[in-house]
Amino acid sequence: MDTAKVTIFEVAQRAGVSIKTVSRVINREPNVRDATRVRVEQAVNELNYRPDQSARNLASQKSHLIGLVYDDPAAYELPSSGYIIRLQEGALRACRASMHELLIHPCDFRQRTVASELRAFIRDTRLAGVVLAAPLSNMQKIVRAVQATGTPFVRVSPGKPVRNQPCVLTNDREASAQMVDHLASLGHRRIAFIKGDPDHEAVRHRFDGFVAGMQRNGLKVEARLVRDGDNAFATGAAQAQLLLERKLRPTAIFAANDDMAAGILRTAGKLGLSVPHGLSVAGFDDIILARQLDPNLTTIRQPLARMAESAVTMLTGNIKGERTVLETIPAALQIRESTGPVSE
Amino acid sequence: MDTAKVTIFEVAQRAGVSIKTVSRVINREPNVRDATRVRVEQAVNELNYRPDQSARNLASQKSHLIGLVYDDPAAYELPSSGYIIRLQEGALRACRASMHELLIHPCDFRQRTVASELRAFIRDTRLAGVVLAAPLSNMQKIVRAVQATGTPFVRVSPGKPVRNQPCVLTNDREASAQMVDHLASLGHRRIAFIKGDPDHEAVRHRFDGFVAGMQRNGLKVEARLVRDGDNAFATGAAQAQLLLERKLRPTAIFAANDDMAAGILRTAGKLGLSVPHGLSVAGFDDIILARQLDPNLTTIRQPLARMAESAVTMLTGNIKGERTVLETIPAALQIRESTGPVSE
DNA sequence: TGAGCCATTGACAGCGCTGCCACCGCTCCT
DNA sequence: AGGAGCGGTGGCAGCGCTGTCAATGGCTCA
Repeated sequence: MDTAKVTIFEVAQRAGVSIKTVSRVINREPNVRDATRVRVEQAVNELNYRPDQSARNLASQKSHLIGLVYDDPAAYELPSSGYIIRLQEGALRACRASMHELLIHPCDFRQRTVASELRAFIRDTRLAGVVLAAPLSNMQKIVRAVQATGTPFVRVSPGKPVRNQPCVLTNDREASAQMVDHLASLGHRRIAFIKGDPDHEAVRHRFDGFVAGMQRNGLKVEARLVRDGDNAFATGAAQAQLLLERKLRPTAIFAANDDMAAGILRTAGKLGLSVPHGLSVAGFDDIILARQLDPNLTTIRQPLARMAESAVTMLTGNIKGERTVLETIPAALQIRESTGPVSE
Repeated sequence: MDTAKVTIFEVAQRAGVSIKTVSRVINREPNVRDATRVRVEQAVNELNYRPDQSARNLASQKSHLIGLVYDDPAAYELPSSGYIIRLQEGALRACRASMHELLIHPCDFRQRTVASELRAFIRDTRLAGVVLAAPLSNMQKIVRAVQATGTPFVRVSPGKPVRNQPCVLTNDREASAQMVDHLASLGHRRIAFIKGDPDHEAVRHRFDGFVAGMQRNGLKVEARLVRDGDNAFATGAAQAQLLLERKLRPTAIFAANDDMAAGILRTAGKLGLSVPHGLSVAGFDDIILARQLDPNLTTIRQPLARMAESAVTMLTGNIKGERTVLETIPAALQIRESTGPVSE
């Protein structure tokens, strides 16, 4: 259809105004008479004009790019693809709304050079903002690296929010406690817990929530029924094995994430234990897999997409002057098939 | 550390050359004396100079951005996150190698406006190249839209390669036939097949491969044992139900993708059929889930990451003048637990 | 020795936009 | 009446780079 690139100059000519005025209309700046605005908009449409991003980036010294920085699963074979996809989904949604583009940037925090590599990435691309996803969002060296660039950033699920540092959270702790309520209401008393990746602060809150839930239900946390984990499927399977070999088995196991819960299911299957009749299993995250497992996994839906969306919105909003510094988006219990009444 | 932005001008001064020469060194252009090059490089390092992408984009009329365009799973709840993550992984790897950035762009082809929306995206961002993933890569309206922008693009897994249109493929057909070989070698004769999404050309080849495999193993394809599908978990479950309700059950079911195979496993579980003793199940794709299912799924590993990597490399390579037009990356059989000898 | 070539380098004009400031014509004061 | 203030607009100098072309100097070849 249109071959030659139409520039702001042609639009200005056609609308009979200066290029500066066209620029004002494009950027929704105030102080343009309605009639003028309309005329310019019409010219824009007729010529099918699209501003050249490179040019505005150069002139305004900022890009329309948002960076989504997350821990790189490919680097160490942790298959948390669902987590990432949902983050991306939300971030993309917000980007579309604010006319930004999303640059994804997985990075391996185990590497020596992450910090400088990250800084280089942000500098080179002149990002308009950075969304820092957990667990990177609570690692000092990463946060500092981002901070050093001076680029606005929002942390998603940081362990502890820092004053005046924008972030979006979910109520991991309370949601975990609610899961215990649910289990307790089904009659469970010997409830085991498999902890998550210790690097991931928010995941630690899940354990705190578990403890709180046990307490408020008058149950005691048995040290032997609390196991370390690292968020991996295999670990869930292995710890479940140990837990279920005990003479006095737990009647329910609550894992700090779904991948490990899936591992528990796997072990239960191998041991011939039916779920939920012989054992109740609960997870956290509500990854896609949760509904594909047999039985469907009772879990807690972390609103990842909405969190990422909020993060990007805060970024693009903050840039325009508004200032939301902290936002909490609640997680919701998803009761499905893997939990049921005790039957001993 | 460094506050003020250092520009090509400072580098030139320090190296005692003109900015043009610095530009030459940065862009690895020929005709720069070694001694000069070294001097410039030294200045670059000392000043920690990084060229401003916006400026070079504007001046050179192209960006350093690669777009990865794929079907949007969020738009219609198809949880093929593993597929996308692996594409991204490969694309990112190649981008890093060639100093490009990756812009992800899921799009919903069901929408009326996809084509124009896609064109707008490519124009606005002035992409250096586009990677078009299946199933979008074999939809006329999408391909044409991309083509219309004049931006270089590579199709991943297009149904049929088109002359002079760069693409990267895998041998779906032969790999499927090999799966039949495997099944036949285990003694299976009544093998059912659940077809994939008909929009996805490459997935159709899997069926062709199934037929070819049956023939070369002297088995006949029973029409009633060939079912339509759409790549979704639920469909796999439903079709398996129908298949397994028959008086003369198939002893093996081969699904055109892993999600459906997972559905089959689910149904088998519900029916109390043990896999692989009562039924062998095979999938295609080797998504992450494949190793988390119980039993582990026998499947075919599509080299998605390598395909995407190749695609980006072709793009960045082509731009520099080389010209690979078609590349085939082989898929590999992954024999695991869900297939076993017949036992009737 | 002179013409012709090539490798190497620099000068300079943009690329298409935004930021800053000047300017114009009003209205609203005092 | 004269000035201040303000909504609305345009002029123009860059933003930091690359493309084009010209200039330089050394070399080859007849």
